[in-house]
Amino acid sequence: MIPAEQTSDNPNFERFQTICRDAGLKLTPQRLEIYNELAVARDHPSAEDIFHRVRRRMPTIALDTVYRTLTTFESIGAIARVDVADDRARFDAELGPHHHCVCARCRSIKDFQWETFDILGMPKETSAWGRLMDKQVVLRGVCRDCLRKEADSEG
Amino acid sequence: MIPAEQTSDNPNFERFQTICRDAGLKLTPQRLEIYNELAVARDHPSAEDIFHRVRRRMPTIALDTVYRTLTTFESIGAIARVDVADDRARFDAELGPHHHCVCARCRSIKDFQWETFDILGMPKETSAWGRLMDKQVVLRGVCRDCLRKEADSEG
DNA sequence: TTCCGATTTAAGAATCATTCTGAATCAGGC
DNA sequence: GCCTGATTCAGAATGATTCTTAAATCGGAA
Repeated sequence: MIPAEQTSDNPNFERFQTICRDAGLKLTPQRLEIYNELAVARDHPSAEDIFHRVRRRMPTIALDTVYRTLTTFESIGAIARVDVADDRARFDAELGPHHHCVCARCRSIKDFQWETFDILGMPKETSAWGRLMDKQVVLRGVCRDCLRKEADSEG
Repeated sequence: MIPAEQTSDNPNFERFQTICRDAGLKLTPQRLEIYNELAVARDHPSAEDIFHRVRRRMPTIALDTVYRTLTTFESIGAIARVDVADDRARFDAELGPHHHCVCARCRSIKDFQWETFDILGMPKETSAWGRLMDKQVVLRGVCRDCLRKEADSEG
């Protein structure tokens, strides 16, 4: 049973409730906090990032619970694991069409929209591959922060 | 010192030699075998995949050597680590523009070209992000093999 | 309100992809 | 051929992630 102060003023509660209900999962305060932290994150956090953030409002939560809950959410399609080469798993609550800028230095990931691309449809070059469900652009380079750091260490 | 039978008939030797020379790396038989197996691979293999393939011609090679060498090659820009959510690191010797179809089931990755996309340039939506160097499309879905397996297990 | 399967926690252990360490060997410049 | 720093190998270590156990608590249907 989730206490009222966790749900009032929480724009993500409705979606969380629908997701769990549809999947036959119980609504627990831990699940809500984890879902919420991921939903408000702009930075595609790792499990440990989420753990540290959730712990501020829920100091007794276990790291194992975070990992286990993220895996459960992923398996029901509520969140996505981000396709990026990083030592740690990264997660994303945004499931709609969007794209990523990935920094080669710090592995930070920034979302962006690109309508010019979205209207292209699927390439005919891949028509024999299997069942395509979604397409995303990944831009790679070095983010402004890392560029600034590199300039600073050379200046 | 690389024996002649490793270099004759090897179309990838020239590129391998250039890469190592330019980076000030010694040419070793192990490095050549690892480079070559990755260069001929169509499937974006993991370190362990490469290890098993190299071991057929070089039974004494160590798994650590494969990992270390792949990391070295990556750090000099000779190969790329593939951005995909997989428990193991995946690698790619193809550095030119190309795109990936990723299977949600088996994590297999298939290359394809898409000229319609390549000519788009970079999106103006990301112009403030930092220094962009390259762009790739990732298509996600279920590959033909997995679709066939799923149909078989239901039929 | 009761009941029962689901979930969490704590604590510790296990797994496994990957990296480290130290001794031996090697590539290549001179 | 000599020499020296680079590289490899064998074995050990690391750390993100998952498992185990057992007890306690909880969500939610009836």
